[in-house]
Formats: sequence, structure tokens, C-alpha cells
Amino acid sequence: MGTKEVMPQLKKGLWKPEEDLILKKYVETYGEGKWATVSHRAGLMRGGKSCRLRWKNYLRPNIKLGGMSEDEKDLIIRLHKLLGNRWSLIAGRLPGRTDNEVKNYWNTHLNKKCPRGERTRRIDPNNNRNKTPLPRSEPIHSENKKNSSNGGLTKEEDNGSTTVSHSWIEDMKSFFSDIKSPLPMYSEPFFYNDEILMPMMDNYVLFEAFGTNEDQTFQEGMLPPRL
DNA sequence: AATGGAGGCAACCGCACAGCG
DNA sequence: ACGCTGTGCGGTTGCCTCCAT
Repeated sequence: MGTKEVMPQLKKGLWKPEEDLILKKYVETYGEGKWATVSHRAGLMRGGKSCRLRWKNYLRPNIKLGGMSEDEKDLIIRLHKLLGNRWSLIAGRLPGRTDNEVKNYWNTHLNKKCPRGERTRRIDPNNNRNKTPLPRSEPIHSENKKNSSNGGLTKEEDNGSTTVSHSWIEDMKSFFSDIKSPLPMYSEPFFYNDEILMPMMDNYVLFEAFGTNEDQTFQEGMLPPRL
């Protein structure tokens, strides 16, 4: 971009009620998407990302505001144990809650309560996500992108040539061995495609979260589909 | 009443990925 | 094949409020 356009100074910081109103009205009229142009078209001096975040986390319909219920807290703890810092996935199981809210709640309330081993695992700075990406996954409620023809695998993984030494696979393996629920263990490494596994994960997550399979949501002996 | 530390939370940042031209 | 754009995600920052002193 040689001739860089002089961008007007974008506004930062807390959103004012009038800005919320403008954004809300705009999205209700024109729909979500094209966030980069929203600020300009709506007359907001905000970045597209800022608009998107504000809408997603606070202005969207069906957002549940206010404190977490005991059930929600419990569910977050259980889901975090299962899924780690995959806030969007966790938030996807909590109707009306957003990833940001869940993440903040975890960091401020729950992280400190949990015993050491269960606390948030920080990403190793020498081994960041570029190198060992977690598989992208779709929150169930998701208004997300019409996902990935490859179901969340990276290109590398998709071409089938990847070694399976990804740390998240190790995580999944240790996670599966950590709990005594009747999930079959894979003795050999496998490609974890959580889009495909999601139906099973859902049952499993529910099973693990609610501690019961009375309703047979999680069926003993259930095998994830072979890829 | 003043102030400083801690906690909570909203928002920003940087990166990855998908889609498109 | 490549670059650009739009979007999603997780980590981090910084402001605000509360409370103890």
C-alpha cells in the first residue's frame, strides 16, 4: 500500500450509549458482516473489529447480562476441564454468554479457585499457536463462517502429511485418559477433527458436564467416526 | 477525606484462517 | 499461486470501582 490513505483517528475505549444505539440500529437495518465498512457507513469513528466485538458481546439479541448462576459456573469449570482455554467453544454451550464473558469470568473468579493443575494453561511462548494450532471449532450456536470445507484442519493437517505430534493431540489423549468416563481410547495417534467429532463431543461434554448419562446422551462404546 | 492497592471487566491487539479476485 | 480482505479467537491491557488504611 504505497499511497496510504490518511485514516481519520479511530475512537478507542468504552462505548457510549449513543454509539451503541447507532451500531444496533445499523446492524438491525443492514445485518451483520462487512464490519470494516460499518463504522464508516454508520458514522461511527470506530474500527471494524471494535464494532464487531461490541455487537457480538453486548448488543446482539439474546445476550444474557448479569452474574453467572451456580449452574453456569459449574458448567464453565467442567467444560474448561474438558476443553481448556477454548472460550468460544465453552461459550457455545452457555446460551446467551459470550466467549469474552466466559474468559473474563474464568480469569477473575474461577481461575484462582481451581487447584493448580486445573488452572488456565498458558501457551508456551516458544511454542505459540502458529506452530501448534488448536483445531478451530464451531460453537454450536455459531453465527460463524460457513466453516471450512476441511472441517477446521489447517492446510498442513489437511494434506495428510502432518505428523501427529501436535500438543493438542497430546492434550486430548491425556484428557481422555484423565477421566473415567466410558470413552474409548485410541491407541494410535489420530487426526482430531472436532467438526466431525462434534456430535460425539456434544454428548460427551453433556455427559461430563452433568455427570450423568441417564438419558443415554452418551452411549457406552460409542466410537468417534473414522476419518 | 485522601489515597493507594486489588479486583473486575470492557476493549484492544496480534495472529490464523477462509474466501475471493 | 498469491495477495488482500473480512472474520474469529485467545491473550493481554488498561480503566474504573471498591475497599482498606
